[in-house]
Amino acid sequence: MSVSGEIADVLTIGELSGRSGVPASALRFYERQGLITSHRTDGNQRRYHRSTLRRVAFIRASQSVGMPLSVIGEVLGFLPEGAPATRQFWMNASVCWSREINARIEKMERMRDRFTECIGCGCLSFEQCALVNPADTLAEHGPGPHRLLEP
Amino acid sequence: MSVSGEIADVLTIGELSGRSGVPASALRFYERQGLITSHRTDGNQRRYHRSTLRRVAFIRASQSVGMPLSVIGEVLGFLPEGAPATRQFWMNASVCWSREINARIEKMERMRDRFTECIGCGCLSFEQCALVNPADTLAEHGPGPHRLLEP
DNA sequence: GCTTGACTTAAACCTTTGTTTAAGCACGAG
DNA sequence: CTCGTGCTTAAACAAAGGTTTAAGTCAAGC
Repeated sequence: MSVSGEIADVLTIGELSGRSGVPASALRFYERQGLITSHRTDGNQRRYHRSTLRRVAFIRASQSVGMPLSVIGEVLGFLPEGAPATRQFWMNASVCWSREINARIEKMERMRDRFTECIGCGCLSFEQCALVNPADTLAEHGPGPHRLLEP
Repeated sequence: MSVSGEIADVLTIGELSGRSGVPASALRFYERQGLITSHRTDGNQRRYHRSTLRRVAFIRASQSVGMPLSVIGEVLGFLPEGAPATRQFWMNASVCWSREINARIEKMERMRDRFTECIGCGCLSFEQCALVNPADTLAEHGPGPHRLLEP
């Protein structure tokens, strides 16, 4: 293990965990899922490149805005294996995530309004309303609003 | 089974499923979770009161705006067992859900902005940013913004 | 009264995102 | 070289929200 305080450019899983704040068990899990990579020492221990720290931060930040790991993995798949990401890559990712988030916010706003409307209108008719578009849930990650946007 | 087209005020699970669009397996699951109730025939089959249709619609509508079943169950717990809900009940529920949804929308907006900012500022510093408030995820259902709202 | 379709149950299984556990090597300080 | 801490694996467990399956029962039309 490196001397305390030293900045290594190769990290053990413990160091990566300590610096990222992500449990080692989660890091191994991410690796099994192909979200991060490592090489091994002669003794079969993982060693991470320093750039993995940024990847892990990206993963956690993305999760915090609700992205599933599968989607995060797809985006990270555009990164070359060993190379550090370009600024352009992060910009693209940011724009991509913003669009996703905005879509989900709009969907929630529509839901909230429809919900309020159906209950407030006096007919209490949300049996119908709620079932107009049963597939339109937050779990769905389609490209757009489908039927819900139509008048 | 009742004659096709007839409107029964007691429903079999198949009828409830057909009219609500919710699979019978899910209805049994909701019943195990205490979200809906039924009485039984001599032959041990479920019979649902017609008002259950509205409860089920409420459950699905609430799920579609991201409410977990546990929270839906708490709200439905305020309904008396056999009685149909009052208009006031649905109004209260609607207001309650709106507040929840608004809180989640605000959280997502903050996340989106922070994400964009951290990547756009040139320092690519979101290792730090993402970890300022690790507990602040979408999964969290706490009352407020905690550290994130502070300047 | 028989057949068929709807219903019953418990238990296993599924996805996602990990954590925990057990048993066993690796590595570095002294 | 030994000691203790850190690392390795597979496999089991967790929670949410159900679905599927197997084996059996009920209800209703002819």
